[in-house]
Amino acid sequence: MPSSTKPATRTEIVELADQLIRLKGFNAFSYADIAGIMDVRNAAIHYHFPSKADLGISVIGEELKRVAAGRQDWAHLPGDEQIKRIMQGFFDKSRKGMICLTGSLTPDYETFSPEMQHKLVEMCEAILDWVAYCLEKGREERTLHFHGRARDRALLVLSAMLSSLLLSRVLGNNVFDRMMDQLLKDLGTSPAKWVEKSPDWLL
Amino acid sequence: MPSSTKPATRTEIVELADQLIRLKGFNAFSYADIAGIMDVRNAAIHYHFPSKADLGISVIGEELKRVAAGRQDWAHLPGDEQIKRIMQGFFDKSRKGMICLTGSLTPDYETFSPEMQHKLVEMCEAILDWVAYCLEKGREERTLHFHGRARDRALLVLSAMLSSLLLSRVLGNNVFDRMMDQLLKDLGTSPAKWVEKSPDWLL
DNA sequence: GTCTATACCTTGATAGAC
DNA sequence: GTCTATCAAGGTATAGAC
Repeated sequence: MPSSTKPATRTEIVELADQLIRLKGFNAFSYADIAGIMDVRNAAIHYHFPSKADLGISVIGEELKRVAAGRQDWAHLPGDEQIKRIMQGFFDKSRKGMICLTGSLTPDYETFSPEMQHKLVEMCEAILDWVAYCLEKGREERTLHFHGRARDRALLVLSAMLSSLLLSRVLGNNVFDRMMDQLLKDLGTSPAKWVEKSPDWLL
Repeated sequence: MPSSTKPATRTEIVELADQLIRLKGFNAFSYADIAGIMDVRNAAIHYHFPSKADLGISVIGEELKRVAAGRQDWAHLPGDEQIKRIMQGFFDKSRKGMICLTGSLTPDYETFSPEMQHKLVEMCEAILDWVAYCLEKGREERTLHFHGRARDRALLVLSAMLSSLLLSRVLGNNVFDRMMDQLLKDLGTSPAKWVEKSPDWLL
């Protein structure tokens, strides 16, 4: 199956929804936005995703898959390196004026259906689990240094990554670099160099 | 003018809009929500705020006033104490299931009118200015300890406060306490004790 | 699987009487 | 300053033909 194959409609819808959520937020995009880009009718989208919540849940589901894949593929890497690669993914998003799903969806939490709320909880916990795992791994490898439980530290790291995207869009791109520099220094590791064109990384 | 005086309609509208933004987000609340609570008609709200952007700008304007007032009223306090009082305001919000305006509005930035975008930038910068000022003051007073520029550190502090509200709602209230404990420890100061019923503090 | 067509609701907003 | 009445636009969603 060549990688140039046009993705199945269903897949394309989810990808577009993901982008729109990261640009405008879940409550601000519509089926018409997606239909317009794909040049199909409104109803075609509803065939694949009867309700908007179904679509939202699928978008989150894909993110969960990416997290699982990232954990597997990078399992051999040191903890600090994994953290930096996760950050690189955030860098990519920041240059596209996009924010992460956590930063986009958690503010709207109260407006979601119970099923979607539950899926969002799942996603946040999966990401935190991974970050905590990387931090603990790095601490054992003596390349990362911090006090307290890795799980609590993961909250601060995720928080900084998430906010760096929110604030970059409003205050300018250098916010991302300044925040990540500070964050890595806090963790006692060397600053990272962000690459402009990276193969569209995680999260 | 007794404090029991019913606030002017205009003021009440802005207060309700503020609450709704913190609960559901700017794009998810409607004039009808406010009209319903106040038991007036839709058009009455439009009389005071012709467009929704006008209302949003007023809500942000009030936040700017609160920041200015906070800086003035607490100017005599040590930097670390000011930081803790700002955090107490966030604690209050967290117990009401609310998030801060920065956390609610920045994700929807791209959907706002240019005027509202500009006002939001103004707000973020005012808050960052204040936090940076407190941090620098605390460093000079030798009660706060951190490396790097106060302005960059302020980004991390605001980021943690903002995210603690986003994540508390999704993952449970103890997230707030765990994050603030870590954050204060990072700044080399003693943990704070949050008071359940505080006189509805800032931000 | 996609289309046409449409139902139904909510939204932000306006005009004009009181 | 608030009301009634109304509007156009856009939202989610469904039915049924192809």
